Formats: sequence, structure tokens, C-alpha cells
Amino acid sequence: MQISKKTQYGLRAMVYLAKNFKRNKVFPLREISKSEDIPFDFLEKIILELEKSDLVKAKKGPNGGYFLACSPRKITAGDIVGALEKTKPVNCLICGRMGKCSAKSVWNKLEQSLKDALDSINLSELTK
Amino acid sequence: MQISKKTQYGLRAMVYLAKNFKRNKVFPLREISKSEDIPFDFLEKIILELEKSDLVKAKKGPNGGYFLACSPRKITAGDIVGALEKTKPVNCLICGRMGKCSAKSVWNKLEQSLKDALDSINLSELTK
DNA sequence: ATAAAACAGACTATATTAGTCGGTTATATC
DNA sequence: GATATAACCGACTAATATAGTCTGTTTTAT
Repeated sequence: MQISKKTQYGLRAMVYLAKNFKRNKVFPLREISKSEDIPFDFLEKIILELEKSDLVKAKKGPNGGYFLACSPRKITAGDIVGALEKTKPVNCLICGRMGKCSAKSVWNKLEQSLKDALDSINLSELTK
Repeated sequence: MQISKKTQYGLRAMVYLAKNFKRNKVFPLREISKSEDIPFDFLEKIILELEKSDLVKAKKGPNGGYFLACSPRKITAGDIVGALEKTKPVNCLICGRMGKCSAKSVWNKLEQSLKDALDSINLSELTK
């Protein structure tokens, strides 16, 4: 029940992009890495996943960098965590094998409130 | 963000004890292990942790076994998960180092709703 | 041309998880 | 009081996941 460093870094990077968000402005990874004190090589992998989930876009070449794919208001913590982390608390094999599992309702409820909590927060709120 | 097998096994073992709960009745681990299809040696370690958290008690020797430390109604999923799993989603080092962390409020909210969800379920409900 | 930046895949080191094994201690029953 | 049963305990191992590194290729503004 721990959030990985990957996800923590990813969320912080996204908040950085949201805080400095401005139309047509891009942010090279080096800047985010330094400013947020995240290992550059690792962040590169993370931002790539975020890009594949359509949360950020990139501009290549000199003066290139990354930027949010849409307004901070429209991106939720749930979007970001969902892109970087397994969000189902369990893969209950028992449920499949035996048709029912005494613990299933617990994990279902947990998954739902986890989702609700994260979906209720958007990036714009986190910039304040 | 995954619940460990240890916790899944632990919860199922506890539900087993709750389902068959009867005053002065004890359940040898072998029985729980077979019935719930949980590796015996592993379950032994798990139940020991549950005992140290005062969720179950033991009776040693022949005809011995484990039993719930109190009524199923009084034991929550939160008690069980809390005994077996790290329940804080992050140990945000940044928060300590920089005084503030842009992501902190997300993890706090997550932790709270995780706790709320699990605390709202008791063992007695899970026996139905 | 060249330099800055994104993109990509393979690799390594560390930590965590899941489980095993070999024993010791307590106690009901014969 | 011997014995068998079941809890208790600590050290060990195997597998997997996490966290990061390294070496390069591609794109593009200047």
C-alpha cells in the first residue's frame, strides 16, 4: 500500500508544469529535474509514460521541452497516478478460482474510495 | 499501491475465524491453512503478527489453536490491514527537507480516505 | 553543421515480498 | 510422566518489483 517514487516524482513534475503553465511555453526536462530535485534519467522515463497517457506533450529540438496536454483544471491526480501506478489494490485470484472471496468486498470498496479521492483533486488546485 | 499477499491472506484468515466464531472454540492453523488454501508456514508468520496486534489469541498444545481476541463486530478491516501493511501511502522526504511539498495534500487526502474506507467495515459484515 | 532536446531500450543494483526450514516451548491426553 | 500436538521463533532463500543508470538515436531550431 505504498505509492512508488516514480508516481511521487511524476505528480511533482506535473504540478511544476501546472504552476508555470502558460500558453505556448515549454519546459525542458533538465529544468524540471533540477528544480524538483528528481534524477534526470529517471524523470525521462516517467515523463514518457505521462506522454503516452496524453497528459503531456513534447516539442523536440533546441528550445524544446514538455508542456501539459490540456488545462490544469482538466487533469486530476487520478489521471496521473493512474498513468504511473497499478491502481487496483489486489488481483484477487481466489475470486476467479472459487467464484467468491470473502475479502472481495473490502478490496472493491477500497479501490472505489481510492479512485474517488484522487479523481476529486485537479492540478489547478495543487498550484496554490 | 498494491495490497500484499500477506495482508490478503491475513484478512481471509480473520474472516474464517469470524465466520466460525463461537465462544470457547479454537481453530488450529492447519485447518485455516487448508480451508483457505494459504501456505501453512507463511500463515504462521501472519497470524503471529495478528496476535501481537491483539486481534487474535492462541491456545497452545493439543486441541489448541487460534481465536478472535474479541467479537467480530469490534474488529475492522482497518485493524487487520493496519497490522499487516504499511498504511501510509508515502513517506514524503521532500516534506521534511523543504518544509513543503506540492504533492503532500494529495497523499494526505489519499491516506485519510483509505483509512475511512477500511475502518468502516467490520468482520461481522464480512461473514454474510 | 551543430547543438539541444526528446525518444528508446537494455542494463544494474537494491529493496521488498513471499515463502521455507529447522528448531523450541507449552500443554492436553493416555 | 511420556508423547503427540500445536503454538512460537529466527534465520534463510527465491522471486519479483522498484529505482535508477547508461548508451545511444532522432528531431529540429539556429
